[in-house]
Amino acid sequence: MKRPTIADIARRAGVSKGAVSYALNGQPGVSEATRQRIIAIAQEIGFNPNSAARALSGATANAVGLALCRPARILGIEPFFMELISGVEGELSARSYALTLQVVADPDAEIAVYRRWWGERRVDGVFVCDLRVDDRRVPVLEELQLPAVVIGGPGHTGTLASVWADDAAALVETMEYLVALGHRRIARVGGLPGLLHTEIRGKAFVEAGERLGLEQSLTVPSDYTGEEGARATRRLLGAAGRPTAIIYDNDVMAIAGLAVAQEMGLAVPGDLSIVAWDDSALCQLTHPPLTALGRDIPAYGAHAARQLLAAIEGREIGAYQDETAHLTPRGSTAAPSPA
Amino acid sequence: MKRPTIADIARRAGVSKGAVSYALNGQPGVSEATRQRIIAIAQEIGFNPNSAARALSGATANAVGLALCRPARILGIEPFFMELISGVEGELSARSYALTLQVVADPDAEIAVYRRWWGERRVDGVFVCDLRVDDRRVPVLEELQLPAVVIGGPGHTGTLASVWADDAAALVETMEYLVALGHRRIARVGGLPGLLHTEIRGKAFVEAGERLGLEQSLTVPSDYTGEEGARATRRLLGAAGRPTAIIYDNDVMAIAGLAVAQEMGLAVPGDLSIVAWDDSALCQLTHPPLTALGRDIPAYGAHAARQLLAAIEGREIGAYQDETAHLTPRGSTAAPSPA
DNA sequence: CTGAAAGCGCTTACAG
DNA sequence: CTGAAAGCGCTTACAG
Repeated sequence: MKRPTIADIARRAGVSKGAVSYALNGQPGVSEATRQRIIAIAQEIGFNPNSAARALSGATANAVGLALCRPARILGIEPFFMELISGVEGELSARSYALTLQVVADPDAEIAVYRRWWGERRVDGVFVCDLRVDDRRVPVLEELQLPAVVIGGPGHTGTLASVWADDAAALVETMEYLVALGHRRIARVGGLPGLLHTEIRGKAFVEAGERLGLEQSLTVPSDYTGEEGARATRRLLGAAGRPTAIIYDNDVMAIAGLAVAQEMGLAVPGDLSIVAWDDSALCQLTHPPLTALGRDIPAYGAHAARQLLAAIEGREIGAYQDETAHLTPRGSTAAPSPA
Repeated sequence: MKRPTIADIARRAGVSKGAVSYALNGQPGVSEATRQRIIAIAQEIGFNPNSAARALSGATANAVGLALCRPARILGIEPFFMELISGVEGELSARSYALTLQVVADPDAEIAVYRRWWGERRVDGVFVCDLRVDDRRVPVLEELQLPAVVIGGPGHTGTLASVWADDAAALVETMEYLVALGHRRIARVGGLPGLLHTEIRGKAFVEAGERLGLEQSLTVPSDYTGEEGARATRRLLGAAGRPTAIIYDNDVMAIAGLAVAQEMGLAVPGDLSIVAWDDSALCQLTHPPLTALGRDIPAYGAHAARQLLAAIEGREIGAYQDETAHLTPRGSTAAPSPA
């Protein structure tokens, strides 16, 4: 099957190729009557502009990139990324932008991908996930002048645009809730050290612990996997003066922690309260269902996409603060049973 | 920052642009010495070929497409797709192929995306997921002559290439295992009706049930979500002569079923054995951990990618049978307790 | 083995 | 308001 081109349309309409281009792109330079005639012909023959030709002349690829630096196992089990992608997609496809996805092995590979995409002119901009403190990707993207939106913050984003949420506030709200229930020994199973939001949450946890006068407020670092979440939980529950509540940095670790508690014969929430960060559907599948800190991740992705499209158009943009995660109490939290 | 082009390399090497192209693409037409000199210069100045220019002349986009027709919530919670994508990516990035992802609302939108991608020449080929009986996408892709690999089967793929696994055999193995444990009333919570693999599993379930002389072998249709999985489980467990074992068409529904059983005061595996299809890490996070039918999904994706690249190169390909899922017994299955 | 040139399908100044 | 033409950065026959 031969693909129709603007030359075909021009021939049938009896105009020049330039006129077809103007008509189809809503540019001035053709009469309204001609425009309508051309649009009708384009529709009739099922014309779609060749994206390569368009990119080559217009200098815009009509595609944006997302490089994910997580192993397959973690990517699969983390609902976050797919939900983010869904939200991103909604905005992009409304503007006929394509999303180019690449899974990379490490930060160096990710930077290499950005350089290649830039060199190939394959994408007009990129999303940057898993922001780190002093992230090496930021200066590279600034140097390349490749439009980018950092998903994370606040701060550490250089001159790049960003979307972020106030994790510190969400964590403090959660701790106050647990304290109000009567908890005095609260632990936290943290995400990957080095990620900015892990550091922000860790700092907020320590500060709020002091302010609230907790007897204990210990963080055990982890890596978002169920195995590590289970291991961290065993370590916390095996020690003397074990916590009566644990806050997990994602839902997968919280679910693993719940299984460990049940395995050890501890009642949830009687002996141990559990709070999950990221309130995916998983949290409602357990028994008891998990109290969780959630927010609308597809909407977060949609905001990120809007920021990126604005950046590509050269509009001045900065940091967009998304909604703060809110706590949904479910069956996994309650007052601690008297010791 | 100005992107280097082959013209820059040609100037510095003192050769024509054509020679640079030949040298970089491993084509004959330049001496080995010249080739090495050109490659060295390209490396030095960080050259990457403009993908649009390449696509426009070479007629290959160096990208393949994947359209996903599932709502955000299900996409997020289903580890299958991200694992598949990870595997696909491994093959693609080794060949410098990009993956273009699009989330679509329904089959019509998906078909429209294929037509648009084809017209735009944006992708060289596509993956087709969630194959249906008499799938309308198949004839469209055949008509467009857009290289495609169907992920699913066997059969119903027209002249398109495919990768598939023998779900019927896996299901029969599972039923024989449950029967050997002493189960005589086995139920199944199925996936979306209309999907080919749902139909294949349903048919195998009925046939094996008869052959094994089960007292009961009932399938309740569902939609892969936890909510529906829970509802189906309640329905099955609330009826007289309730099953002693349930096989779920995915792990999310199995986890929801486990919670329902616990909620109803049934012991798992004492009162009810549970088997999950899709052995993601989720299955090991529950208490008890779930017996599951698993296979290497990233490898499945890698095979699909190899098939698609072969199809794009015009090589004759057919249906590739991947490994059959194998059963991993865990704590959720045992002999039924005497009634 | 090498160079000059046409062409892929668009967009966009530039003349009329 | 419209047409003819250059140009984006490659690839690939076609001459030498």
